[in-house]
Amino acid sequence: MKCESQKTSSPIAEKPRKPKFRRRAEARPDEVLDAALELFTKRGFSRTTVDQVAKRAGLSKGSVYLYFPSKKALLAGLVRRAVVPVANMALGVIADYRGDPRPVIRQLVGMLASNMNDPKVFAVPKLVIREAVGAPEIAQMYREEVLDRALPAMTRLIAQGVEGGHIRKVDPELTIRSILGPLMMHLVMAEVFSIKPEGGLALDRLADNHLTILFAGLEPEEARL
Amino acid sequence: MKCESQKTSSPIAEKPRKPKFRRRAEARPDEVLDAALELFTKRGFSRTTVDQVAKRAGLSKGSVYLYFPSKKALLAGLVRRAVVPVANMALGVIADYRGDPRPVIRQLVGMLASNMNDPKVFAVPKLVIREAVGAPEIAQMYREEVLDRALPAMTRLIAQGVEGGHIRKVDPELTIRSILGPLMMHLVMAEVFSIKPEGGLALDRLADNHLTILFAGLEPEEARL
DNA sequence: ACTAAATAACTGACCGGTCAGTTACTTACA
DNA sequence: TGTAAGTAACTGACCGGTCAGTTATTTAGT
Repeated sequence: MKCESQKTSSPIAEKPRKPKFRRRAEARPDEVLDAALELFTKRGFSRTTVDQVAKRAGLSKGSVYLYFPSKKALLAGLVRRAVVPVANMALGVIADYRGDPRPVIRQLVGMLASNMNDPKVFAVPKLVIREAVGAPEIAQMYREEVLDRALPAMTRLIAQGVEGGHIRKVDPELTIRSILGPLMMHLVMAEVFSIKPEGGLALDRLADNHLTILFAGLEPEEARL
Repeated sequence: MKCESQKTSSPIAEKPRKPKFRRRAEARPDEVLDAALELFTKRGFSRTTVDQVAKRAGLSKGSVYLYFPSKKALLAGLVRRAVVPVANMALGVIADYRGDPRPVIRQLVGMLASNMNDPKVFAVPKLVIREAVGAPEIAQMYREEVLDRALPAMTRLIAQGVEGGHIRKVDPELTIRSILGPLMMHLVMAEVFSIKPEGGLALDRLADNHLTILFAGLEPEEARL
């Protein structure tokens, strides 16, 4: 690995008083990643050539290898760049909340749903799922940096809700699938099969419908006891 | 397209009185597809060579082209072979059922969950999702032959349940995501990221947990009125 | 002997990665 | 201010390898 993207340039001089002579790079890795994201998303990883990425980023193939040691490193860089904010978002919302988890879940689902409208944001997870077989190390990175942080937090949130008697006695780990699965399926249907509800993506309606069922389903069953 | 696979060979003689043993064709297309399924599943479409498929099926690359006009035709043949039974299964269960949809949903989810244990069955949908970008015509075939038949039937099932007052007033089309999404997410997490609940895939526990929440969530809200 | 089945060798295009060379900028010095 | 020296940034032709698809030939069943 050589660089991967690091925005550490300030116009003001630093301490070593030998700024040498920076040329006009620095923004380049990010530009390359932008181009790669666009092409990988549109045509898939293996059907995109490094040359195409270079052209789109406005430089030559050789220069791409100045910044990234391999084609796969492009994918890795892409994931890494998108990964931190997403994971942090989820964790920030959940934090160490205590009480009825439903407001937090509503917020989380709402955030995800609204993000799904922005292709830039969700292109990376889609890419990861699609290319995980050919590049297992990418899947693992994604897992380590996103899932292994976000899922335990969600599990805790739900478990805590169950213990506090705020929601039905469900399996916290499995219930995560019930919370996020419908969103994922919606995404897959729309992206892979172009199956959308009548009026566009309708993500707000989806979130509404889903949360209505989910929250009613999570209602504790005290009436039965 | 030349053949695509057709299992019309029975050990008992047919009408043309030719029980002799054909050199060794007839079963070949299916053997090739079996090999292709295995390799495509394990290594992805583009990273699998036709030669590898041929070797695994016990013949030469040239022979593969005797049965299939192109590499993509292998994928198409795979989809077509798996598609009819799946779609029929779903439609058979739903039929033109009237009444509370929940028993039917339970049966459907149960069938899907139990099928997910068999890699042979779910390898094809997984493949389709993964390769849909590089081979849109495959995705479309899958859509036309499976989804466009199964989804409307499910929509009808739910709509009918709403009208009959058996379940809450939900959006039938969107509720499909709430029914099947958790299963899909479970599959993706397990297959792509190797994230499984403690004790294996736990598909029955997943189905249980999911249906508990779902059915409670679908309960009509007469108490509120 | 005839023919369908099967093959192995071949071809041509493609692509990831390399590297010798060029360009454009910075600095040093007059 | 001008210019020579120095170098990071960049280029694009090229190499080695791979692979989908073709074809000339061999093999085996009748």
